[in-house]
Parts: sequence; structure tokens; C-alpha cells
Amino acid sequence: MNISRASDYAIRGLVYMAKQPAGTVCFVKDIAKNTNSPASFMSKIFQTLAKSGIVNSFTGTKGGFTFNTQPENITIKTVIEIIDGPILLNRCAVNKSACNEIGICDVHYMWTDIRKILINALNSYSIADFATDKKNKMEVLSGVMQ
Amino acid sequence: MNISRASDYAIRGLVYMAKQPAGTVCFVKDIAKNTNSPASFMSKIFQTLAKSGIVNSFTGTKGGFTFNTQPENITIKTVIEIIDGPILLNRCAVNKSACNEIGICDVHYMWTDIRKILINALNSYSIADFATDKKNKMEVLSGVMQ
DNA sequence: TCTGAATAAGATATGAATTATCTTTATTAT
DNA sequence: ATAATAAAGATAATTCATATCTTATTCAGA
Repeated sequence: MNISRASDYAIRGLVYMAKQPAGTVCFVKDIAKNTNSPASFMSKIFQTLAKSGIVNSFTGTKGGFTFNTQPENITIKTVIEIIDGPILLNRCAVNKSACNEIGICDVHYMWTDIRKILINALNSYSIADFATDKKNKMEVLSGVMQ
Repeated sequence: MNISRASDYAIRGLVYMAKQPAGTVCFVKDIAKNTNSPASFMSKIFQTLAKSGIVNSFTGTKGGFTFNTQPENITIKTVIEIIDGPILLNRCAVNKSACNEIGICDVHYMWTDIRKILINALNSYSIADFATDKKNKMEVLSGVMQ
């Protein structure tokens, strides 16, 4: 019941980018250093992000990555799905035919319900939220959490 | 972003047990057959459930498993945590010290928030819900879902 | 009381996915 | 040309999920 390390890095990397002045070309080296992640792994992750179209990549000297989609429009759900694939929770949450019982299994509707709730939550945050002071507002709202 | 196969099997196995007359001693063999899961794997899963105390185990001929906690009081969250361990979503959702940045990382409060929503949803379903006709009520409420 | 069958418990092995690294190639600015 | 950068592909390491095998326990029946 966890997101992958790769998705976690991707989110942190995109947040780092969003904190830079708009249009800045970011190097993987810097993204990795500022998110405490292995540069070679981050490089792979950004290749995937570039293929998906949410960032642009530029090769060569002074190459790097820029946003292709505004960070306001990149939700956490989007990032996770690009890196990890569709959010399913269990095998039959989306596709009835994957239920391993005849017809629809007992727990099918529970999983479709919980999946909807989770996706809704993941869609309610964008990368831009963490590059502004919204984080601090949340801190106040959350109160003391361990 | 999935529950493990083991948790999925555990839930299905407990639902099967809940459908039997109260107090029935269930064999792993039957639980496995009726949930389309490998008996040897299910055996190990039920060992873990027994250690946690939610089921009793009896060895020897006519041994097997019974509920130790009423199925009404076993939530889906409980089962997942017994099998997979705590629901964390990402490394720092619960423990600030696991944040890989100095102090609290940017996304910390998002994950504590989403985690709370998810746990709430998982706690709103019990094993007993799927052994009665509540499932059908949900089907009506859900309408046509693919 | 002995023996064997049925069962769970425990230990171990397998396999797949994730995570990470390394090397080579392509591209670009200077 | 040269250096800096990402892309791409290959491979290695690690972890985790899954599955199987062996042992211990209990009960029934001779």
C-alpha cells in the first residue's frame, strides 16, 4: 500500500523544478542533488516524464528539463500514473473480468469505491501547491501531527 | 499503489469464513479452493492472521481456523495492516524523521492528509459486510460501473 | 497404546519487480 | 574540437511477493 520510490522521487523532482524561476532549464544533476536521490535513477524517471509530455527535454550542453504543462495542472495522480501506471488498488477494482470468482466478486464494489476516494484525493493536489506557501497553510490546518 | 496479493487473499479468505455458520472450523484447503488461491500461500497468510489474534487456529485432524474477533469488528484496514504492515503511502507520511530533506519535506502534509482519507475509507468496511446482502445494496448505490 | 491421516506451523526456495548503476551514443554550446 | 549534457540500452543488486517443502501436532481408529 505504498507509492513507489520512483513516484516519490518524481514528485519531489517536479516540486524542485516548480520552485525555480519559470522557464529555467533544470539539470538532472541538480534535481537529484536537491532531492537526495540517485542522479542515474532520477535521469530514468525524467526520461519517462518527458515521454509522457509533461516536461520537455533538451540534450547537449546546457540541455535539461523544463515544464511542458504548467505545474498548476500537474496533479499528484498524474505523476503517479505516469511512473507507476494506473492506480488499481487490487486486481479487479477496474476490470470486472479480472475478478477471480465467477461473475463479480464480493469485494468488487468496495474497491471501486475506495479507489474513487483515493484518486479524488490525489487529484486535489498539484505540483504547484508545494512550490508556494500553500504548504504552510496546510501545516496550520493540520495542527500538530506526528 | 496496490494492496499485496497476500492482503487480497486474506480479505477473500476471511469473507469466505464469515459466510459459514458461526463457529465453523474452516480448513485452509477449503478456504483456498473457494477463493481461487494457492493453499500453501493461504496457509501462511492464515498463520499471520492467527498470530495477530483475529482468528484461532487448531492443529491436528479436524483442526483449522475460527474467528476470534467477530467479523463485524474486523475492518479491511485491520486485515491489510496485519498482512502488509502499516499503511504509509510514502516513506515520510507517518514519521517526520524519515523525510529525506532537512526538517519537514514539502509533501509531508499532503501524504498525512491522503493517508487519513484512505485509512478512513478502509475502516468503513468490515469483513461481515461482504457476507451479508450489504454487497447488493452497494451494487444498487454504485449504479453501472465498469 | 500404536499407527496413520489430516492438519497447521515453520523453514526455505523461487521468481518477479523495483531500484540502481554503468556504458555508450547523440546532441549542443562554446 | 571539446566539454557538458541527456537518451538509450544493458546489466546488476536488492527487495519483496509468491510458492513450496519439511516438520510438528492432533485426532481417530485399530
